[in-house]
Amino acid sequence: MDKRKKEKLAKKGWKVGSVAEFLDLSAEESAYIEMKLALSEKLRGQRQRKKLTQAELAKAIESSQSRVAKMEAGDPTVSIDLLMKSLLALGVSKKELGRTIS
Amino acid sequence: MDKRKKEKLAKKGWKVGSVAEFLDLSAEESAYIEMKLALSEKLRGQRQRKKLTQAELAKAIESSQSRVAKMEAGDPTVSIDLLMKSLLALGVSKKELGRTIS
DNA sequence: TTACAATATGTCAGTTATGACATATGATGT
DNA sequence: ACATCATATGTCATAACTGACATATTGTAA
Repeated sequence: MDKRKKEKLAKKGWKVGSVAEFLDLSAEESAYIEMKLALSEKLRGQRQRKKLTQAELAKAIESSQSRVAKMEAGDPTVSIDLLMKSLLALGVSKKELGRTIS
Repeated sequence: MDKRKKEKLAKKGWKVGSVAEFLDLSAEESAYIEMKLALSEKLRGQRQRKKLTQAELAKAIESSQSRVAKMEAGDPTVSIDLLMKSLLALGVSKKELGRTIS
């Protein structure tokens, strides 16, 4: 099972326990994915808090609606860099980002 | 002045005050670069703590000595993703990563 | 000095992430 | 039902990142 597929599956709930349970993810892989998911959720939360649509946020950060959707979905093609930059653009502080990934 | 150049300059000390002072970086750009630098320094610290050479670390994370050097130098071609993955591989926890970027 | 190990810097071909677009699905009202 | 807005998903050309390599610089010991 390749990495892409794994991550794609991983982020879809299957809420029975944690992600790493039956997909054979290493501790580091799990931690990485968990951080990405935490940032995804934070992004959605902050966007909704500000009552922005995905399209509006996309414009603000010079991206596209589809990429915002992918960010919020935890899509494996989205980098932590992009998530962080987007959150910073939404006014989230470094400190809060630190708390988010922890 | 393009972004690449800026970041490249930025990370070289010029220790007079903070980075953003005379380079016209926005608050978000500054925060982003500060996070990257913090991760760079953490990486070097952790590597040295374990008494590994850059070449040894490179092997462990399936990268190359030159890329490790660039990571530690805060080179703009290095992603936060790679820094985070490397630090996780060195045994740094999510919590510690959170503290590092804050 | 010389020699050697470690680190830094430059380049480049291959890979991955990105924005943009089209289209599909969902949600909410009329 | 239909129309409209928001979100999701798939694809693709371009841009950005990556490992590898060569080479340069720095450090340190003989």
